[in-house]
Amino acid sequence: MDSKTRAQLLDAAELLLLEEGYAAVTSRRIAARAGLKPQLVHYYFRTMDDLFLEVFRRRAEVNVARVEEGIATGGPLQVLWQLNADLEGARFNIEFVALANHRKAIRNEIARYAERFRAAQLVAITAALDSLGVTNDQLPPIVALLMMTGLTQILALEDALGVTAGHDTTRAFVEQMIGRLDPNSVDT
Amino acid sequence: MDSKTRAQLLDAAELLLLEEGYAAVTSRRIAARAGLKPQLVHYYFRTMDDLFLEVFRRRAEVNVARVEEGIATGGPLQVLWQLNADLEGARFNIEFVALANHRKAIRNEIARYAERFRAAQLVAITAALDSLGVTNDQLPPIVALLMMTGLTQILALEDALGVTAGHDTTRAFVEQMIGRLDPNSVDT
DNA sequence: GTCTATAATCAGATAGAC
DNA sequence: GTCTATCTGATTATAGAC
Repeated sequence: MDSKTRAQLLDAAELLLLEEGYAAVTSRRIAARAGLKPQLVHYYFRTMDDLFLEVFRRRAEVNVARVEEGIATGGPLQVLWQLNADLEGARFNIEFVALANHRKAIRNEIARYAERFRAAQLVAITAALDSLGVTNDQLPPIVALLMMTGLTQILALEDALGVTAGHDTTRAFVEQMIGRLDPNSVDT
Repeated sequence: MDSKTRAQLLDAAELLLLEEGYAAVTSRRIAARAGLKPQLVHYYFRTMDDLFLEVFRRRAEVNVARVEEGIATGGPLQVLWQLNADLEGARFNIEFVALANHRKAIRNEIARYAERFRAAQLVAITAALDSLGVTNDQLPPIVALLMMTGLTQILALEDALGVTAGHDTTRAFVEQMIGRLDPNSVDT
């Protein structure tokens, strides 16, 4: 069965990761947060890497599904923007990329996911730009996608630092632009 | 005097940071890399935070100076792009932001630097867009700057993961665009 | 199947030797 | 001023109790 204890540990790990960064995610602190004994971490997850991977996969699945559903739901550009503009999600990504930088097993998993996520988003943005009459010469879909993703990453990164000058202006600008381009989009 | 040993430790720390991420930067590993004893780290730097800050400052000073010099030197857009497009520099930033996420003293220092760096870049890009006749309504300078920075960060981030699909296309696109806009720029 | 006691390792930091 | 021996505590992981 899917143990309740196991889920508690995963939840605690995810919270710690977002609040204090991956280096704070130790078996002791996870357990303390969940009100459990540290050794339980190693009962439910063989190594800390296994735990990190499970935390990552839970989110990754949700994100890929959201993009794939989102394509049909609303204005595709807006859906992609809002998905990327999720600050929590972006911080989550940053932590895992930093973590991946020195853990091989995790790097491979994240790279595979990043490619899957990228492909799903690319389909959506390619269709959107195409239907708007934007040619590949004017703005290749991959460039638009990387710009959007990059923009949201930097906003999240700076936000975490407490540096937010120009952020509102930037969000407003992008949302206004998307509003003009996406026919069936609505203000939030 | 500026001890040679001290400089060796800083160099080793910076290398470790870039190659294996900030979590690999421990007193033991720094010393091993420099061929010195771990305790020397604590002789030359009171705490590990002090060491991290010193590593950070060395680079930060260079970067700010480069922007300020760069404004006058060549096409401002191109100068800013090349500075941001430096993969090593971007990875350096990512590591420090992740580190800052759970070390207060470091966060403050990085935030102050980020603001200083941002201001210097903003002066340059504002002048550039202005001289090109781009109005604030068409593209606010801060948006252009965040887009450029975000783009380079995501390129560096993905590159570290081994995910590079679309990167060449994107770099070529941006450089071509800058080439058209910046009158006195040259191909690399 | 669930959890605990304990080992083995490694971290940052300090007090003190040269 | 330069470096080392050593302390204290934290971390991952395993072997074994219930």
